[in-house]
Amino acid sequence: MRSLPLFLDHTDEELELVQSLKRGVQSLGPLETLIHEGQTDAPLYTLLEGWAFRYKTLSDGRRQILSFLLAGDFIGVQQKMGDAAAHGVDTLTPAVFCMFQRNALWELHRRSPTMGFNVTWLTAHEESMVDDTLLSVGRRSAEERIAMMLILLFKRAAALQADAGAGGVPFPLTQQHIADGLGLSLVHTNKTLRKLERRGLHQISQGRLHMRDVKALARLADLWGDGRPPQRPLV
Amino acid sequence: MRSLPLFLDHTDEELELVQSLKRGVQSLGPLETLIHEGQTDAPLYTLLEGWAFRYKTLSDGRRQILSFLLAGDFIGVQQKMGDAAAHGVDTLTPAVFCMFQRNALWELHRRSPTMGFNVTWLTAHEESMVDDTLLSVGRRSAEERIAMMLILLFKRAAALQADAGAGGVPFPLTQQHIADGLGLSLVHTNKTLRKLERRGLHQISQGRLHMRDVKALARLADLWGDGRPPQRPLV
DNA sequence: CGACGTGTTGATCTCTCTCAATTAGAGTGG
DNA sequence: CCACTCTAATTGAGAGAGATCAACACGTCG
Repeated sequence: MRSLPLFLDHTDEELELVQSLKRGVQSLGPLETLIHEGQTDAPLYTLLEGWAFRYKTLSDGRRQILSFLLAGDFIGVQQKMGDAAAHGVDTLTPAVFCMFQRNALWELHRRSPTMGFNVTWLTAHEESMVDDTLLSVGRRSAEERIAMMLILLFKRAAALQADAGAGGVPFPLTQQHIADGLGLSLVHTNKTLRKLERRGLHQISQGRLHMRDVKALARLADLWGDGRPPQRPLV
Repeated sequence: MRSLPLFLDHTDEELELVQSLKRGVQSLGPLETLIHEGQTDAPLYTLLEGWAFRYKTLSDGRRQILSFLLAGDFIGVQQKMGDAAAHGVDTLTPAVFCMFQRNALWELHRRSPTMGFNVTWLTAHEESMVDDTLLSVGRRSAEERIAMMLILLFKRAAALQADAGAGGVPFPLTQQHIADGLGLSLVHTNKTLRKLERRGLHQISQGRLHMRDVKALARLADLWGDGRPPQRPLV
């Protein structure tokens, strides 16, 4: 049941602790909402299965997707106890969430520093993903942003499936989701996506993403593998 | 010495624990860099005094400021132990940092779950600030972004000074910093800033920010105090 | 006094948005 | 099996917010 990062490498005792804090499981269909923006008292969750995303909206409806959630991700650490949720969470696919009681976070820290540590690390990691998106949205062109997102989502999705190879990975986002995740308009997202596809960089069909030329995409995105980051401008 | 959020409300024992993990103090002048982008093995810090900011850059020099750091903020939780820093940190003003050994985070969790919990909470809070910026950069117009940033930075700066009232708050950012924090060009930032200033919404002079019409700025930013978030679009 | 960094402003330029239509599939009901 | 509907994907055209290019003003500093 637990091959999820958060629960990896833990003693039976620790797993039991988690079990004891668990308050239930919640299953949702695709395109449903788990947490409403501004909802108060939202519990803590872990995504066990499926895809979802966190988002914020402005009063006139403009929406920004903050991050996509895949199995193993944590949800709701942000909101201070008893505070309003700072963001909404919707599903993309049918999804299963593990629900925890409100004070689970504290109990976890108190009773297992190891897992507590893991949670802060996981939270920090979540932030660094938002950092990446912010760099894209703030400074990359539409083409670059899309290349970046494709690479990142592909990596995450591929890491979750045993059969990592041909056939691509599941890709349940609509173009509207991509647009909202990258701060682009739907139309421009479509045009840019088509352009990259026609250039043979990738392909999306039947809910699956195929990478045709990762190198080219990475170059486009100004993404430097795991090596050293960029040199300073030569100017 | 410690009125900082992280160290607030803790027992002497806990403060002593922190002291024992402390590895020294580092003072920097304005516009210096504490952590280089991609630097490995960067320690953990806490900002004791002054202003700084986290940023990422692309290989051609485009820079995105991820967040501004004020006294009390944590630095470096993101990078996995032994990993390269995911972002750089530069100072804006002279600044004093408290440096911790690499494993301090773990020790803190192990020896004081309370403080461990606080750290995860602080980290989560940091993320929610990045979330806010992402919403701005992705979906707000230039005017709206600037209004938003002014309000947010004003609040944070005001919270740190006893004399919260007239005279405004310190504001050590150049327009280039504002631009890089909002994903705008320097020129457009300047023009927008002037427009708002001429409209009497705020004023920046001699390194200080004065809010002339917070209501109008908040309306512009589509910021809903602490009340309920936006209604869905009326369509 | 010249060099620099920061702030201003005007004049283009262009990427991306908005508006409009059309196509393609999936699901429904007759 | 076929109209009918709805959502997602596409494409073209025109509009515009914001980027880029160029100058210039000001204050600080060696």
